[in-house]
Amino acid sequence: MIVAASNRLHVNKHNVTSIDVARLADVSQSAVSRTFTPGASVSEQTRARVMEAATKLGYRPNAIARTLSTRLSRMIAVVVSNLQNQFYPVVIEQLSQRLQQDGYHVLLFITDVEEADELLGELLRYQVDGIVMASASLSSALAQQIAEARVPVVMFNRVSRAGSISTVSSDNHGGGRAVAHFLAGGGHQRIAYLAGAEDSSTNHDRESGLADGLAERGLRIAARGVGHYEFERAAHATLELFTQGSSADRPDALFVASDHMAFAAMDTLRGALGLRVPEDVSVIGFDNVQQAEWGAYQLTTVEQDVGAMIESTVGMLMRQLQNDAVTRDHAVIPARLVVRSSARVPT
Amino acid sequence: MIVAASNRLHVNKHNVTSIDVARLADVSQSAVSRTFTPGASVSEQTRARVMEAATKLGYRPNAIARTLSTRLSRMIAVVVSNLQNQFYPVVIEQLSQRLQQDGYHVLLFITDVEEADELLGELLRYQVDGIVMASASLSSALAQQIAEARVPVVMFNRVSRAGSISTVSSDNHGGGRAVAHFLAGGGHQRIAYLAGAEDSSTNHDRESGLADGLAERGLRIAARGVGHYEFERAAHATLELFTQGSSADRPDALFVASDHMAFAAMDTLRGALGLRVPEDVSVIGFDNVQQAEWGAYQLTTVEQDVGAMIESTVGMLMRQLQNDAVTRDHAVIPARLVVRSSARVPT
DNA sequence: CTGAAAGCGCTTACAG
DNA sequence: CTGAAAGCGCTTACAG
Repeated sequence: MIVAASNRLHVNKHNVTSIDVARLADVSQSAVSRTFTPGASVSEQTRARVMEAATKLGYRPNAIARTLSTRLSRMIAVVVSNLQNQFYPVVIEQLSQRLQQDGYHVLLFITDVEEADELLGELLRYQVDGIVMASASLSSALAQQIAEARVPVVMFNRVSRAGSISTVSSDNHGGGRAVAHFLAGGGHQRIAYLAGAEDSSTNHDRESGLADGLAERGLRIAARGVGHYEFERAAHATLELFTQGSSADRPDALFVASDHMAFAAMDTLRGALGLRVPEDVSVIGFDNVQQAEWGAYQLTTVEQDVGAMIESTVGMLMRQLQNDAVTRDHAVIPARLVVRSSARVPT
Repeated sequence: MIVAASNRLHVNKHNVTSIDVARLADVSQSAVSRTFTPGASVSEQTRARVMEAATKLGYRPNAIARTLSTRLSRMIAVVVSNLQNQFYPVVIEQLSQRLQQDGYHVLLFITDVEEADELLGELLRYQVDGIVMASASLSSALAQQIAEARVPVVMFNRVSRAGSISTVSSDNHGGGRAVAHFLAGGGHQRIAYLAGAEDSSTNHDRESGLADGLAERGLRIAARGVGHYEFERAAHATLELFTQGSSADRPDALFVASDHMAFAAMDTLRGALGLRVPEDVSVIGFDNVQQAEWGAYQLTTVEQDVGAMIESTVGMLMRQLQNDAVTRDHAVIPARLVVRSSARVPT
């Protein structure tokens, strides 16, 4: 008894428990628990007494203890890899706020592709109620593990090869196709593509959309570079694309797989290469991040509807949570071209 | 008993516990716990048997249960308000990775100033081991609550008025002063200041640094606008600053309290106002976010050393965690001027 | 080194 | 509506 007391004093982390409240309010501990459980049956009288005691003591229900007994943590793991790309901060911001609205909390994991596997184990130890993967594609081994653990997952802005997991993405193919028609309509002849990560579904779909759209106009992708969705590598790839071959071969338009890379491309075009945008070369990006509207870029780009994507993601998660079942939905959100002045406009 | 079993089947969330492992390995549950507790005493033999059983069953220790008995969650709450400002994504990214290295996890809260109070209660329920506040300044009421809860806090990039809480910030005053000397040295006569949020310590210190530096050169702040650290409001304030009064009164230099706002200012200067930077007006920002290096801006700015700030923050947190005590340190990280081409360079 | 047992702070049938 | 009690899955003195 004495040991316990001194121990308690030592640890001393605001140790007001439901038992303390119960004692002060002169009710059972169950009664305290019930007044803090929405929908539980307590009389107005005891609720009032409990609340009074609780505020007097500064009682704060321990969410960890609740999690242990209910098996519901009300935490969602959000896994992201690339905050350098301006698209993701807004995703995180909006997703967090949306989840907070519903009384969920975000356990954030920053990772690159390699670490994803070990991370997942770590994340499952925390009994998260669900997972949003906005980083790498899951390996099938990982997808398997998650399925066994029976925790709802949705992949954000990527489609899994495994196919066994819910996904939310924009209509990347449609977006690429719209770009093709816009550029073809603008009279461009030599249209180049600056790719993101080769193994990503977004890159694949945007490129095939472009290719398909151009084919419909009797054109094809004239040249191709790879920027891996990174700024520096995009700048480098742009330089290569526009210096190889004779100047007659030079592309007159460049579709870049992300805005983030498009800014690098424009800088390189205008700086190192001394070209004008869009007079000498048209540039089109993908995402429509806030910087696309900045005066110095005025980037024509395909907009991803982040709000709709998040709504869809959270909806899927909540449905799985409620049904206590893991399902496989695939949402494809329409993407539209936002026309600014970095690409020649069809007349 | 039957009820319990069917219940277990129903919930069914990868329910392998240390007891299951113990049974299979034919040891006590304590032995299982010990083999997963670094530093606990287990013989090599039993450890091996436990590990074999554990991998066979896919056992994953429940971190929530551990938290309940140790009172240590290994979760750190990170509170941020403004991810639109490009400075914060990199802070979150680096902070998360640094914390993950040390085996901590990030519980992310996005909030604006108003919600901060209710949020805090929520956050303390989750038994976080520490808090990094990178959003609003804490109200003194809040600071009080946290102190009572005995959870280590550090304010990141802001100094609390209360003074009772650890803080990490750049040398904002020194940065402002360096800007003053640089602009004075460049022969500017009418130096204006575009403020961030009026009640923030960063804004206050940057402005007083500018004022003090100018005073040392026999100058003073010639004009002043307020952008509240927001893009649109900064654009608007810039427009006002440069259209009021006669054109002879027009500022020839503008120090902006953050890069984020500086981009808006440059866009407005060059777009709506048709002025050249730096020929007609020099612009200097604060933060040195990645966009400051973009070709179209080439922003001269005061760099915040994010790496050092984070190292300091995590160090403070860990020290408090180890000493089981809440202390009050104040770290001020040196800030240096990064010279690019948005401001006339002293000769 | 090892096991039995108490305890962390809740929730929730169960019986009244 | 209410209370006593079992249980969630761990950690950790304690005694051997």
